[in-house]
Amino acid sequence: MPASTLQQVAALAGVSPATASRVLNGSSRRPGPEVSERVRQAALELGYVPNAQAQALARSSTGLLGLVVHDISDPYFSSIARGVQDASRERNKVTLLASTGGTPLEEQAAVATFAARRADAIIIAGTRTKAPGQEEDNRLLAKEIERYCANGGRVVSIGQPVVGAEPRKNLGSVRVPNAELAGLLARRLVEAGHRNFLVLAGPEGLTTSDERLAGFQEGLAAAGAGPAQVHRTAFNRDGGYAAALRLAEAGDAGKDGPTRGDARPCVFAVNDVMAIGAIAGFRQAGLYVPEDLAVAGFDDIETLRDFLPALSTVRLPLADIGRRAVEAALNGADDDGAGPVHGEVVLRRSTDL
Amino acid sequence: MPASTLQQVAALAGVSPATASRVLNGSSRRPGPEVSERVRQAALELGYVPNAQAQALARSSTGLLGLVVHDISDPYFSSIARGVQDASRERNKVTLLASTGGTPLEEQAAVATFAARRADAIIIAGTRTKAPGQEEDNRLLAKEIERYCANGGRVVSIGQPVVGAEPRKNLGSVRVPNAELAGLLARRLVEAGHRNFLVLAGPEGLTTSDERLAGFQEGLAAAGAGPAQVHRTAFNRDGGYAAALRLAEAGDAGKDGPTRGDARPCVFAVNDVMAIGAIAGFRQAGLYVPEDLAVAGFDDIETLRDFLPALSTVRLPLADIGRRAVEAALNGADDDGAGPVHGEVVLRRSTDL
DNA sequence: GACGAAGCGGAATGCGCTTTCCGACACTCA
DNA sequence: TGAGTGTCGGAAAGCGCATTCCGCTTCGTC
Repeated sequence: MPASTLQQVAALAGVSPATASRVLNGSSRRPGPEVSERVRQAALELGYVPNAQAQALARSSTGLLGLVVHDISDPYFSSIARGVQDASRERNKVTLLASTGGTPLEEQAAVATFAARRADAIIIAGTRTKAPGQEEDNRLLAKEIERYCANGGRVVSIGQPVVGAEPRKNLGSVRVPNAELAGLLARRLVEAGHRNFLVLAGPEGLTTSDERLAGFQEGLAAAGAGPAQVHRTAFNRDGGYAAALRLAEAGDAGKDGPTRGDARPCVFAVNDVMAIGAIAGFRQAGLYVPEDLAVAGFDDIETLRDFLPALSTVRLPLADIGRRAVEAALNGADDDGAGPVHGEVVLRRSTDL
Repeated sequence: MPASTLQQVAALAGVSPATASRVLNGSSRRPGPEVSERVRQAALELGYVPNAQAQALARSSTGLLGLVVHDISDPYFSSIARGVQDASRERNKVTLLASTGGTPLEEQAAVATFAARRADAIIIAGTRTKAPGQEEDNRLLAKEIERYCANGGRVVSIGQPVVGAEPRKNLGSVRVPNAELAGLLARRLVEAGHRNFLVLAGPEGLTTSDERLAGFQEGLAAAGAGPAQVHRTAFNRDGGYAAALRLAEAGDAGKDGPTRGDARPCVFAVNDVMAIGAIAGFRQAGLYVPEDLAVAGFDDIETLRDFLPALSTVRLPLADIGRRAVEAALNGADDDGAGPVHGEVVLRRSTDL
């Protein structure tokens, strides 16, 4: 038993499909009250559900909103997704989800899929990457996005602009002031008395990581502190954990490490899950936070709120960022009108001296 | 510049649309190599992207898979979503996401939306509810689902079957053995020496909570322990936190509480985030885990892996559950073939005596 | 060498809906 | 009373594609 069609409803109501369409699916013309009632009655009786596919085809607007993230199970992305989903539901859009894994190639595939689906807009979250060897993939992604935009689609990226894409009116981004906020964090840590810094960064080329790292270093310099040592590792919890183990083993961190003066090391992990992993790693190695060393993160992941020691971090309004991306996408414009994303340094116990 | 169409490609290649369709979009008939090449060339030149909407209309199969969850930012759901997304991508399906808030009415709306989109299947995750006053809403949800199924859609619910829906061949569920696992947890806790139990449950009527509670009580009985006191609270982190504060204040938990014998209380929170909230609440009240009382959860949320004290819980293969739901949905059948979901009790430090 | 089978490309139909465009009709105003 | 102005329902033309049916050519076979 296939779903009933508008034709059937019209037939049952004794009107033409055109009229049925007008009364059932918001048209500018509203048929007479008596006719309308009959159509509505018929639709109810048949359990009519409009075929959105057909509508989309006829209207050439699908009401679809694509969201591509690196990993939906990562709390960073799921928080953004929450905001995106809420906002798009309010606007009567349906969210298409793609959890890619994070490589430009996979993202390109996701964009292509959404483009085939004729999504009205695409939101692409997650750090851009500029690692050597990925230029080609980035170019492919940029090309896919440009093609989509050329066909009238809107694209909003969260965090940084898409690398290599020509600026154009329906390609925007919700900028996250990673560098500024990391700089602020550095300053606040210095003010709190920290002197000996270490950064756990992601692989070189991950824009988010790079921005936070650079901003942090600048902040240190501005606050009159020496530059931090940089350790590269994976941009996730396991990366933080592994790096911590390596550091502890090498004696680069902790009480016996080659500290500058006698300052207790302060580790800045460029995101919260790395920070948590690092704390776990240090603990595994017998080093405790904040007694032996301080650790700070970035993002202020909600699920980690009750973590001990409470994590110093930079709060990002993730759900809000998602909402803003939707607004920007649907306004076909950039996010500029809304002002910069408001982050906030939150010092907690993990960086107590 | 609208996207180019199959017609245009065909024209450029000098063939009929039928032929172009056959070479570009997997048909059973493969045109000759020379013609194929010409068509492919033309498609490339024009940057042709097939219109999935139109394809769906013509084929009457959309390749869409709807996922409805209570809250995508909740790690429980985002883990499931991860599995769903991965599996559906492998199967060349696109995921539609709806994060509802959890009421049957919102779920009904989500199902209706997906039905309108003619999704090939819908996966509905999150506890069912039987609270008084919601019968009507449940009925509406069941009706929506039945209508969708009657039209050929497949529905798979995760956790428990949809309440009130007639059993039918294309309505299945991935059952999570909540009761059995909670019972097992109870037994293991008794074996570990616990005697004085307390359950932090969700509001009455939340099936998942009810099942875990009942199973836990049964497990206690089977292990020869007395029944646990039950405290109702919200089914989330804040619920756990608030309940812990209330309990601590009332002296119902902790060293000064009216313990049975002198046994240290063991609190079973029916999910991990509640457990974490409870631990935080107890801590706030000056009670420490596991020194003053034990706490166990359920789900084994990945993000909480590094939490201290390490949380005793029941591991659920959430991503896998999501995958299974997809398989079941796409096989049009139930999940029965795959055997029961495999959970596992994991005792960690939070319940050490 | 004739005949059937098999393979090929094309014309045409329809998926379910929206949206012009039209004609019919009732009004209003001069 | 006639022309002008709205209003309202219906017919029809697509939206972009898959697919069925057709007629043609080409082989293989006896």
